[in-house]
Amino acid sequence: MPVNFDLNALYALRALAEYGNFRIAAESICLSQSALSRRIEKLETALGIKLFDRTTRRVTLTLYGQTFAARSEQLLANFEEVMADSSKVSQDRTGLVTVATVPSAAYYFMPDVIRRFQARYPRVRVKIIDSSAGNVIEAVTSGQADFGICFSGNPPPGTEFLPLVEDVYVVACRHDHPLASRKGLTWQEFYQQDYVGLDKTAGNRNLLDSALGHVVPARPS
DNA sequence: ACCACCTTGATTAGCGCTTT
DNA sequence: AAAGCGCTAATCAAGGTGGT
Repeated sequence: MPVNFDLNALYALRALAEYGNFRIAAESICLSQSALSRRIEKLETALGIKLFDRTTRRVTLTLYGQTFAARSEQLLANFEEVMADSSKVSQDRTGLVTVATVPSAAYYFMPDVIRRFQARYPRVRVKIIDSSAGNVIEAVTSGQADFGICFSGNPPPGTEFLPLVEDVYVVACRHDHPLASRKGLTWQEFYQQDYVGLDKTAGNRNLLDSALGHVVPARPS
């Protein structure tokens, strides 16, 4: 059976029953006296019963009003208990966060990130999936991971890339190598050298091929 | 007569829904 | 997205009633 009143009406009822005076009761729930009068009137109309006997001197609960006030008091108490529990749950977050990440990020960034996260949310567990860039994206799209950390690239449909950090590439060589004394290097110069690359499934390899693709054809695997 | 209190009419503001 | 519309609830101001 639908009822055309809300919790505000019950709070109004509670206040008026407690104070027995429209002006004081209205003040206690931050309403004008006339607004409270209308609110009580609306509640009585919705219920189809008279809750209060009014004179210009006194406001008292009717017999029906006493019964209804007692029941609505139970309802409000239950509601307030539920709200208090909800508030407690929201402050006491628990659960599991799964992060798929490439090995370099897992090694360099994640330990500190996890340490700070655990300090803030001690009841939340963090699961790390340490894998190649391709597998990171696969873990995210399949729902295995909540989010992933990998190299930027062409995001597959249904995923979104947000930049976290910018990193630089460096060339690692022996002291006696001709490039050892150089401060910088172009992709063209780099391509003239023999170098050890990574497997094709590695995200770094894709980035490298993409960069070199702008100056020269990609090397065969 | 005066005061305190509740009710009522007029007006305004906020919100949600529908239409353009 | 913006405009129009209806509903709801608020305030203000005035009126009615009863006690002192």
